[in-house]
Amino acid sequence: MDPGVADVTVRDAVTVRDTATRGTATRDVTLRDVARASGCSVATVSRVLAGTRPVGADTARRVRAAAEELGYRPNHAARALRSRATGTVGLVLPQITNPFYPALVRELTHALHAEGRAVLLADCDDDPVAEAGYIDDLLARRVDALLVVPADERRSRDAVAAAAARVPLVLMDRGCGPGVADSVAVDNSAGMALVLDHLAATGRRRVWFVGAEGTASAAAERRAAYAAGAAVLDEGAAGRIALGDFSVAWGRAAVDLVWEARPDALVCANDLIAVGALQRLQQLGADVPGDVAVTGFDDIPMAALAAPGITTVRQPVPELAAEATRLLNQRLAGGEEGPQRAVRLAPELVVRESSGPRPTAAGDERGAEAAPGDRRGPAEAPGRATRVPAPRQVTGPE
Amino acid sequence: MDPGVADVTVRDAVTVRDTATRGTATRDVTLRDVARASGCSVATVSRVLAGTRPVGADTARRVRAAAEELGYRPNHAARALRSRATGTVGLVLPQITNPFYPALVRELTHALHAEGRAVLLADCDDDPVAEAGYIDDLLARRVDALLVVPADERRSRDAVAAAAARVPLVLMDRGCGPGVADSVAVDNSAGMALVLDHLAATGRRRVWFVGAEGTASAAAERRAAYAAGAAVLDEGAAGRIALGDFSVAWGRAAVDLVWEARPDALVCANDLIAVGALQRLQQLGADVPGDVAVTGFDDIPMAALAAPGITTVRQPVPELAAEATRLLNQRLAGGEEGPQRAVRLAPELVVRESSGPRPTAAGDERGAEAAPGDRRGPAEAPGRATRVPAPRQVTGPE
DNA sequence: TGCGATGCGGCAAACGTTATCAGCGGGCCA
DNA sequence: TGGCCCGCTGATAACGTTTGCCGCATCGCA
Repeated sequence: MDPGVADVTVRDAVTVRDTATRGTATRDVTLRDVARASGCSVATVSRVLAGTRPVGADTARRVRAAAEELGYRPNHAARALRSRATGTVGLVLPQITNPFYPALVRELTHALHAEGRAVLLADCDDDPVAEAGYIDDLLARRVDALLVVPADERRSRDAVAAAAARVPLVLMDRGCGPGVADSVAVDNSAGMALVLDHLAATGRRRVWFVGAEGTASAAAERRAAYAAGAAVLDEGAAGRIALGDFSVAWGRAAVDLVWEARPDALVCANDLIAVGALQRLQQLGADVPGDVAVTGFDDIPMAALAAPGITTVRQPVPELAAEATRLLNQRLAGGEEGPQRAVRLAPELVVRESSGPRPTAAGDERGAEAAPGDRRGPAEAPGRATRVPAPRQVTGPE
Repeated sequence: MDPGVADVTVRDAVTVRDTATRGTATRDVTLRDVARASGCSVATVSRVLAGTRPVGADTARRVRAAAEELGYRPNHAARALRSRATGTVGLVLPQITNPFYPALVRELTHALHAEGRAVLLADCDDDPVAEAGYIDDLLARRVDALLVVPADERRSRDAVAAAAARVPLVLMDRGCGPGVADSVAVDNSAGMALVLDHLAATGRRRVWFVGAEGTASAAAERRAAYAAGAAVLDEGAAGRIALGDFSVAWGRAAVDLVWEARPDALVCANDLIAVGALQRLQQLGADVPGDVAVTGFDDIPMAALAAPGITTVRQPVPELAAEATRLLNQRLAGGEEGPQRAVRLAPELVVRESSGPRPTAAGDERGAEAAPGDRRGPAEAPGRATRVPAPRQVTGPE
């Protein structure tokens, strides 16, 4: 029909920088090329490929065939310029090397890619100033939306609020002051309650909390939840609190502070603290869980890999990611006027050896099943873990 | 001078979706606005802001002032469309949850952001098919270049090669068959040699290698380097090899396979294997390092945090990132015709407790200095680590 | 058979930059 | 003093899409 089809890919061949490696680069095919090949107009091609408006059945077929044959790939830059949407989401993290975030990044990127978006990543190294810079850059790059785990409860606030005024923005994991933007996080109180219930049920009575100072949501909420729930165990528990930061080093140090009080359980505000505490306890010759139970929070990979495996509160990472993207999509779909929403998801208690039963003087009954042969299994701790979900999702308006 | 300045930001105010949260959004300022405000043409403004061509001193000043005052931010989409360069780099990873990669991502993003680029991240979940899809998408988004850690030595090859034909591409960490693209990785042989030298110097003689099967570069090169270097220790060492995969589970299982042979050192092909081996050894009541030394490879955070800390080969992550960006920039600057380059960087041995001296029946002499007080320190293992660099960087043409 | 509605397709104008080309002064040299 | 060159600036045409608007058949209905 149209004799000009065959030469489309060759015509106008532009030698970009001639020479070797990249070969003789031809212009990449545009809508115009597809239009010419399929014998209709650019507008029609655009419509059938983007599906924006119904178009005749066999015209559509011709277009699709031509596009396929020429290997047409839409130019996102042009599309972004014209339609004012890049199909891109910015993800701003405080520290990708914090062992909790890789799993979150994984789930977020998968969820977003599944709906055709791409993810621009920024790691701001726990520096709110750098964070503000990255946010600015991402906005200049015209991201459609932002996902932010703020570096600092207070000092991130201005930049985040300013960004939230320009694009849909969802805070994750950490708060950033009230009324700034939609947010998604784990229900820290429910998680702490799961831990305390478990310890109560297994007969622990002299419990200490090893937490972190500061006003960041994880630190403050877990601390408060412990204080509120521990009184049930015994009178003094609510007051037995040692505060440092969220590090392994502090976990080690804390043991030296509280060990002479002979606790029978250490409730740590996150897994890193628990790892440190466990190490120091073992150095001191304590039997975990015989003498003392240790629990963490977050369920980072290391918690499962420690020996004994650490009982911890697992954050529902896939659900957090799904909820965050859901919120984003809702805002992007025009729900910009709705009230801000703070979603809290229920965590799950993962019971491992570090809080096992006290009397059954744990000998070597476990680990035997980790025989050579099951090399392919996931890197789980040898002992079997029991999972206890919290009551279902709590979503509250601000 | 120009009385029309003040109304620039207000004129043409377009209510994007009117209503609440986002406020009444005004058009964002363009070159035209700056031009009008500074009383010159768009072309001139573009020139002074992009610095593409010299422009009169005070014109430049006027333009910059106007841009500043109006809060002009260049539109990357338009720029990308016109200049055929997006200022973005695609980063394709096999598994962000692999504990070695977060540090790499961190360094890469910092290095790239420092030169004004943004990073599009894709995690392909160890699936070469998904990987090909992500690469395709990134190319359609017109990334200027790609950084790829291929998921599979063989099955990633076609997609990577095809991509390398379209944009500058640097392979990292893992190979992808010969002649595909520039690559940057650690010198696995040198690393293994460091380990073997160290073990020889500390009197270990009955050494076993716990490695991984397969043809991937890390597995094959470390295996080969062990076989080549172990003969120096004693006659049989080169043959004492157990192969599984790169997991904690295999590390545990391997101990059960080799323990009855009473080795005095286990050389593990990476840190995850070493963690598993260490756990199982401790379960069996073995003294590490008294009875047996354990070494790893990579220096993931967990290696420092294990108790005892694991002696390992540290990959020079910042240097790997710097080298990769250097290679990219070189290609982007037009060096597309040069021969492919395979850069190998020298690693460093980090000696921790797991390979400590044998005789000094390690009691509790360490750990005491981890007194409460130094809560702020980095999450390092309590014992002091010694670092031994390998001879300097080896870069070889393909 | 005439007329409005409807469905499909084309034309052309944006989107905000960069790059090419030409104009227009002023200085320098003859 | 006239011609040339050069340094600076302004118009303007792209870059590849999307989209509003209009025309043209076709179809149903009276």
